[in-house]
Amino acid sequence: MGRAPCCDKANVKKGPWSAEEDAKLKDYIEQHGTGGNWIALPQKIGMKRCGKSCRLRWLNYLRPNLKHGGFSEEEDNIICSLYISIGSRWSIIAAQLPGRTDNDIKNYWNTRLKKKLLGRRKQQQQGSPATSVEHDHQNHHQSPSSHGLSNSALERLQLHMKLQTLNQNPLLHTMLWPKLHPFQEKLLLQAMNDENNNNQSMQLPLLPQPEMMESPPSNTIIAKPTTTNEINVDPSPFQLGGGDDFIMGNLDNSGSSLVWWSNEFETSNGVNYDRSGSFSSSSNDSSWEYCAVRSSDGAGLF
DNA sequence: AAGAGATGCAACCGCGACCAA
DNA sequence: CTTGGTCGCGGTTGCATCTCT
Repeated sequence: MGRAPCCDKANVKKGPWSAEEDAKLKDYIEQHGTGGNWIALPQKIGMKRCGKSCRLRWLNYLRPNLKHGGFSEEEDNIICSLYISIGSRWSIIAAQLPGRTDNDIKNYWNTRLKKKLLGRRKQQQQGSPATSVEHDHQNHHQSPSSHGLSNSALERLQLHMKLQTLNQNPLLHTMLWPKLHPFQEKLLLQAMNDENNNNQSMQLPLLPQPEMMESPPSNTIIAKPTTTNEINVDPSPFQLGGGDDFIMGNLDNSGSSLVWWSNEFETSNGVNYDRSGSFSSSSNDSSWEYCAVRSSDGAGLF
């Protein structure tokens, strides 16, 4: 079974776009817009392309004011911070970087930025199976981590630890890197230890028990998710559970940054419990605060 | 110089969300 | 409420180019 294809695959051209196709699509959209229907668009202009392919080409390449390559350090910082906090929500990360596309950022992260920030441990890992961060880009093909933490979660935790140690690094000094929750730190150390211990399966708690988590301090900020990219700090308590996404963070002593709360677990039955947190960042020319929410089904943000 | 492996990036695929009928 | 069509996203793949031996 499965869903009906969005187009007649047999009569649709695939692969790289020619200059003629680019010009045709660009001209049409600039003159008429997309018409609100990408699927019908290629037929209107007589192109043998799938509507989705047209949309992708327009969004990632032909759209005006797009930047390609040449990511600045500030952009690196933003990408890294957002990735740590919300994971691979590339469209949201892209929304913070004018002129950048989600695809561009995703590629940049996977191919360069991750390595730049984490470095590589190729030599150290010779002879033992690699996990998570280093592994999945030494090959193109990814495999699930052997222990309970998903690659994404472990990667983000590793980044956290790494970046905290880099706080004095001039390259990164403009960022206020969020702090790890003690529970996260414990998990990460366990995971890393596990990695060193010849990849034995790590036993993680099935669920974060309430007593394992420190109670949120009185200065906890709870924000309700609103629409995408909209930040709304709501002073009233937010219902936890009931399927709603939630967010928690608390100001540090100086009040200049938010302590990041994030717990992502994968239980033995494969259910993910993921709570990403919030942080703030300030740099010379901008100051912004950011809150993120993530639920096990990946729904809902900000 | 040449072959193999690594890398970077554009594009594709499939799925869930959303919305109108 | 259900159904069907489209959109948008994130993961993955294919291939050209680069780097290493």
